[in-house]
Formats: sequence, C-alpha cells, structure tokens
Amino acid sequence: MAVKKQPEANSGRATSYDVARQAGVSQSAVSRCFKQGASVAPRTREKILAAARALNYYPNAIAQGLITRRSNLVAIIISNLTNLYYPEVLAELTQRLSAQGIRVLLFSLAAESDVDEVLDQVWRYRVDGAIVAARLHPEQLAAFADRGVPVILYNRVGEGEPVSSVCCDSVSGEHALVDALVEGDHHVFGIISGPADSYVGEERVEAARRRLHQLGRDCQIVRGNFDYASGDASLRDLMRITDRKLDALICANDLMAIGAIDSARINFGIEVPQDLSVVGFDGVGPATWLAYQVTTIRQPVRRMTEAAVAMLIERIERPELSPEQRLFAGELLPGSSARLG
Amino acid sequence: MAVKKQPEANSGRATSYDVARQAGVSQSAVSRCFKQGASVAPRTREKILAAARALNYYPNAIAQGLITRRSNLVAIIISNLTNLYYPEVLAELTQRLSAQGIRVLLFSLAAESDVDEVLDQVWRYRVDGAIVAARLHPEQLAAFADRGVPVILYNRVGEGEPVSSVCCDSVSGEHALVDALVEGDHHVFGIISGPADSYVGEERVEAARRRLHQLGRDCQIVRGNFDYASGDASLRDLMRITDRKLDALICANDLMAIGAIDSARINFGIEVPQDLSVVGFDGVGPATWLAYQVTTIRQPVRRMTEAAVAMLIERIERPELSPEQRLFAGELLPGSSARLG
DNA sequence: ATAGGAAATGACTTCGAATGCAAGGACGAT
DNA sequence: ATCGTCCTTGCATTCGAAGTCATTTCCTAT
Repeated sequence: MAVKKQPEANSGRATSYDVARQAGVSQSAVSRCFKQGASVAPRTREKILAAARALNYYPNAIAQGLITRRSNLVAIIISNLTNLYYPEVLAELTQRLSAQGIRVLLFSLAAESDVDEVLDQVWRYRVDGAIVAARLHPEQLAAFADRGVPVILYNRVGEGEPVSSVCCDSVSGEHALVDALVEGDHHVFGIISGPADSYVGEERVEAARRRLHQLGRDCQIVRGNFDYASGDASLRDLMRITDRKLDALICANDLMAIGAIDSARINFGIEVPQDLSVVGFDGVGPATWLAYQVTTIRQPVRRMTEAAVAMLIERIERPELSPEQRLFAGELLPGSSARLG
Repeated sequence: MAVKKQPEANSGRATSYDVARQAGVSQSAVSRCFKQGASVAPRTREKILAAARALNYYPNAIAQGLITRRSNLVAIIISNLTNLYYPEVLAELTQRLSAQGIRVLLFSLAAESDVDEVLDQVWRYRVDGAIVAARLHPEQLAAFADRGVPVILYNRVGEGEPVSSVCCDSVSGEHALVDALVEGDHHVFGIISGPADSYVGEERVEAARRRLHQLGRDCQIVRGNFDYASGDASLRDLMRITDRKLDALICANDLMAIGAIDSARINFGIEVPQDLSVVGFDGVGPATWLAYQVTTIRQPVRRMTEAAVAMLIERIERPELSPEQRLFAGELLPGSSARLG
C-alpha cells in the first residue's frame, strides 16, 4: 500500500483555494467574501462561508500583509515591565489596539536604552507603527521617519526632534505637590530622583526643584532608580547628609515613595505624615493601599493610552499628518502620607 | 517636467531585488547571503552586504514567513496583567523568546475566559506556538492540536486533555504553609480563595483545606478575587461569620494577603502576626516589602519561564513530541506575617 | 424582444523571499 | 590537456491572498 498524501487532513492549513474548490467558485470570490464591502451575491457568499466553516478556514494574515503592505502589527517597546506602572499601560494599549483590529508585537527591554537590539526586528516585521516607552536617540527616531513608520512616544519626548508623544505633565504635577507641601508648612525638603537615563524622572525632579526655589525653599537631592529598594536606600542617604530635620520628601515615583515610607517608619521610627510628609508620582495601585495612601499625582492612564492609540492609528492611515505632542494633566490625589495646607 | 517615480527615495522599503541590482547579483544570492550556512563566495557576500547596508535593507519577515511557513511568532495569551505576578512572567518570557529569535504577539484578556475572542487572530497570524496563562476549554485545546500549533499552559492544566504545561506545585506549597502554621500552634483557620474561574486558586485552596482536615483543623473559606481590595473585603467577611477568634489566615495569593494584613491592622486593630498569622502565595515584589514581609511560597519564575520557552521551542521544531507536564516546587519564604513553628 | 447598465465572477498578476534544479567556474588529480 | 568534483550562482517556481481588468450574468426600461 502506498503512502497517500492527505490534503485535507490538517484542517488548520486550509487556504482560500481549498475553500474556493469546496464552494465551486474562484479564489477571488473567496477573497472578496472576506472583504468588507466587496460585491458578492448573497447565495455565493453563503456557499463560501459554509465551505470556509467546514474547512476551518481563516485568512492568512501573513499573506494578506505581504500583498496589502499592511501588517496590522504595531510594535510596543517597553523598558521596565517590572515597574508597576507599565503593566497597566501595556494592558490598556493592547486591549485598545485589539479593539481596532491591530495586533501587538511586544518588545520588552532589560534597560531603558537597549532599543537598538530590537529595532532591526521591528523593521523586519514591517510594523505599521510603534508605541515606545523607552529612550530613543535622534538617529533612532530618524530611522522611523525614514521608513515611514509612525511612532508615538509614551511619557517621553523626542529631544529636539519633532515626534508625536503622549505625556503626563510633570511640571504642573510637581508644582501642585510642592505648593501643597509648602502650604502645609514644610521647610526642609528632600528629593529622591529617578535613574539618570529616565526622561520623566529628570523632568519631575527639575520641576520640583525649581518650584521649591521659587518659593524660597532649599532641598537635598539624591538619586534613586524608581524601585522600592531605592526608596529605602535613598532615604538613608538623605538622613545621613541632611543636617536639619527633614520634614518633606518628594519622590520621583510612587514606588520609591512607598519604599521611603516603610523605611522611615520601620528603620527610623519616623511617623508619616506627622514627622515627615512623603509624596510620589504616578498613582499606581499600591499607592492607594491602606498602609500608604500616598499623596501623589495620578496619571490619567486611560485617557493617555486612548490618545496614544488614536494618534497612532490616525498617522498610520494618514502618514502626512504632522507630529503632535499631547500633555495630560495629572490629578492630585491627596492621601494621608503628607500633611497638606 | 514630468513627475518622476523615485524608486530609492523611501529607503525603508528596499527589497532583495533592489539589493541584488545594486550588488550586481541575483535575488537568490541575496537571499542566501542572509541565510545561515548557505554557500556564498566571500567576495560576493561582501558586495551584497555592502549593498544591503547602503540601501538599509532588512529582509521582510512577512514574506519569509509566507514562503517558509514559519512566522517566528509566538502568541502569549495572558488574562490579568494587572495582577503583579504576571508582568514579571511576561517580561521574562518575552526576553527569553527574543533571545531565541522569536517574536511575541501579545494578547491580553479582560477576563480569564475571554480566550475565544482572540483565538481567531491567533489562527490568522499563523503563530508557531503559544504560551497561555488563561483558561482554555477542551475544544479550544483541540483547536490548537488540530492546527498543529504547540501550546504550553502556564500555571494551568488541560483539564482532561493531555497538554504541555508548566506549573508551580500548589499542593506541596500549601502543605508547607499549613504545616508551618499548625506547628506554630494555630487553631482557627480562615481561607481566602481566588475567583471561581481560576484554576490555581481552586487548587491552592483545596490543597490547604485537605491538609488542614488531615491535621484535624477546621476552616472557614470565603471567596476573593485575587486583588488587594478583596483581601480587605474577604477578611471582613471572615470576621463576620467566624464565631471563634481567627488566628491564621491562608490567602490564595500574596496580593490578597497584603490586603488582609492592612485591613486587619488598620480596620480591626489586629496585630499581625501576634494576633493573626497571614500567609500568601506567589512571592511577588510587594510581599517582601518591609511593612509586610509576607510568609509565602515563592514561585521559581525564572526556572518556570525558562522551561516554558524551552518546551515550546522543542515542540515547534519537533511537533511529534508528546505533551509534558512540569511541576516546580515553590520555596517557602518565611516572612514576619506569620508565627511559624 | 432588446439595448443599456449594474452587479457578479474569474483569470491573472502581484507582493518579497526561499529553494530545487541546472549550469557555470575553479581546482586538483591524472 | 582532460576529466571529475565541489563550490557558486542564477532561473524559475512557490507560498496565500488581494486587486485589476475583462467577461458574464442579471435586471430593468423601452
């Protein structure tokens, strides 16, 4: 007995030709049948759909992508998924893109500036666009422009280059925090910054520092790196170098604020907020936990992700659109980690 | 003056033919030049690579996927990215797959059982495999098998079906926790379960309940849903329905344990662990925060993700391999949220 | 019955890279 | 020189669906 080829054995591999044969029509008809608004007679359509169902046919998106030059893929490039803030953003972005019929190719980086390692994969997959929450050099931005791939930066800006971006306003946020702290009669300020390569980190710290200066308050700045442990470590640093008694602590994000609160209470026996007020930034989940209730600026994640997706899709459809920067104000969330005015 | 077509104007769109023309060779040569182990003369290779660099050429992965029937895409289907535990898993998986030259198509679900909505997209993109941390019905598993798409379930099992999976051992983990609590002389037990559609949740609770029963301890079980708020809510429920004074609380995950600890301390003035011992499961970041130091079972995420990726790649390359279930023991992490024996 | 026009359909080409096959070239052994 | 081998290279075809264009079908109005 000879071995026989089984053309229909693997039902997952049916092509439009298989469906066409089964339905007694041409491949073109099948293609049209799956395309919105194409001209197909009702009876033919039914025959085709029945055949497609019988064969378990799903159009091959790879082949579609090749011929239409639209992959319906968007790259999301994120640096630090372990950061509490980004998972929420990622989930929102993915679900919104899905709802628009766009799939997400995820690139997660070990460090903020590891973008180069993944870019060539981004080019190879001919993504229709990209949303980037990582640091891009001007040359990297230029590469996107050259290839006509629209990019939206998330909480980043195109240092010098005109790039579309969606950001939460660090300056107004920090102003609100500083103003509230000053009104709450705080005098000795400490600031825990983010890592050196973080754009928002630097921006937040700089905004806070300036506002403090305007209001005639001085401050000590120590460098953190956005994680819990560095909230603790940085607080220790501050306690060591500050001569007067610290009474207000501004942290570049919530996670460090939480680390600092725990450290103050547990390692130093400092009462928060009675002896020390601590504020953060982001409005991540744990910030609202009973033990912390961090006074912070909550980023409007839903509106920001919605804007990012809308802007990206607009630019995929109309590449000639010029870049646009959208700045969203955060909301001051008065918690019980700080005595405010 | 006539409008002129500019073939090389958009440098991002160079094809292997463009490179071939520039280098004075055939398209086949270009293709071979980018393929590992193909026979190309050193001089030719250099000419081609120079041309490719000049034209900014990157092979079109879409076209490659079509002809080779290998998309080099793997679907990752995750239900609850906001769950603290999964972002870490996702980041690990993505980076490991990247290192193997495989790209991640991310599908994030609003609920554990929303898989059907994304499956047709999974079929359309002809992914080479999938890693799933969501509930799959037998029919859905069968669909993967039909199409010859290998799946690895992550902390899930193929209820009845033989499917490959990577899990952290709930039973041994809960036994360890229960044993330690019983040795610590606890008598009145409460359990906060996960949501009804969570496999691991049910498994953990069941394991704990049985072990308690074996050791002659009774327990009250209330249903939570894995988030912080439900730790608080469930603790309130327990306090209401329990007549004797609760002295040990077993939570199906760390997040609820944390919620319960906060609630006990702040809403009820109960000292943890003096008056109440609380244990969790997972070993997420916040579990080790100074304020909590939750006694828990830490899942070996690195080893688990490594195994998942290895098993998947094996099965992509050798589809005939039979399913394999790998169970990893978690590590008892004795924190200060429980008095142990 | 017939022309006119719209709708439906199919043949064929295209997207970009991979690969089987055959032809050409280099080189060593005789 | 000559033959045989192995290494390079190009030609032609293929993957699966979309879309152009030409053709056929079906209505409708006259």
